[in-house]
Amino acid sequence: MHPAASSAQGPRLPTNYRLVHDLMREHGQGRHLTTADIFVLAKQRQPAIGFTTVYRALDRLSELGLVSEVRVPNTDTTYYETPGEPHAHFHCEGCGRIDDLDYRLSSAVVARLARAHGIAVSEALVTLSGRCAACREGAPTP
Amino acid sequence: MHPAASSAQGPRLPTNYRLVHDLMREHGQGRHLTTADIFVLAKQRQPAIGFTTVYRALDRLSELGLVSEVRVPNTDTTYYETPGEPHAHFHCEGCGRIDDLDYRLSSAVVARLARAHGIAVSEALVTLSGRCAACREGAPTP
DNA sequence: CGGATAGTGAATGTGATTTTCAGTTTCAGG
DNA sequence: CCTGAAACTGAAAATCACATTCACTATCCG
Repeated sequence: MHPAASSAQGPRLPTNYRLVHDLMREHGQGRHLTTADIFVLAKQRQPAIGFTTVYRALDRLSELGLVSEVRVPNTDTTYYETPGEPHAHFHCEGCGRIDDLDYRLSSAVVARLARAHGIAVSEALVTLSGRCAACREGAPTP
Repeated sequence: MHPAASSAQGPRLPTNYRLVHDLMREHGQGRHLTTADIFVLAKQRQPAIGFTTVYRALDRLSELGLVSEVRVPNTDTTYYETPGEPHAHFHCEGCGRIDDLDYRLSSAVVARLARAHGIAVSEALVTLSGRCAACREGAPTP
């Protein structure tokens, strides 16, 4: 077995990057984590690790497709999730949580738009905003 | 004629806010302007105006629905456009330009998702990324 | 072994907002 | 005309999350 095959089959990754990857696999399943969240988790296992390293690890893992970045309009935060089927996101304006929605733009629609506007599309992003079930009656936006 | 009816029918707006509104109506038709862009334009007509005032004007105008904010994933910039039919946006990764696309999520789809997840949806956002016609062959991303 | 390359953490820089502060203006009443 | 309250202003400072720099250290390959 190859030396760096602990968490996946990828090329050998620095130990710290591997740690971040493992954390994402453990905590990032249905959840969406911020860089700060992940840094806190990493610090618990590897107190010497610096924010910069976590930041760079996420950068690398994104390039390798081992984690996905999630940008939500109206927030200046980048979230990370484990990659999976393409899907839309929901952002609750009440509590700020991000949820996955089972929807994706049909490739036919994307193809039509690409053709009509002469563009090459590399990514299609769908985000709904509103209030989650809990926030609909519970706490109104302050 | 009423005192503050220069650009629209809205409630009387401070003169500076009205200026920003006028500028948006003049330059924000097909275009997407940043706060900085608008500040420059405003400064040309009203050299004494401060960035803060333009910022607050856009804030107010957004609340009133007289301009629309456009948040594009992977940029930390907020763009503004004149409100109109709901549409999707395209962000060119080469030159950074933002274009309008004639597409919107069908209300049936939104309703289905809202029902399925128990959420109240206030906004649905579609953004495609890729390269515009010019950037497809011209200048590759540096 | 020995230089080249990659990986680190702390500290610093960045860029776009967002807030604070100390006046100014505007305005509905007197 | 006066006035005090509420709304506006602009400059400057505070945020905030993301990026980059710097000075090392750990690894790797030949």
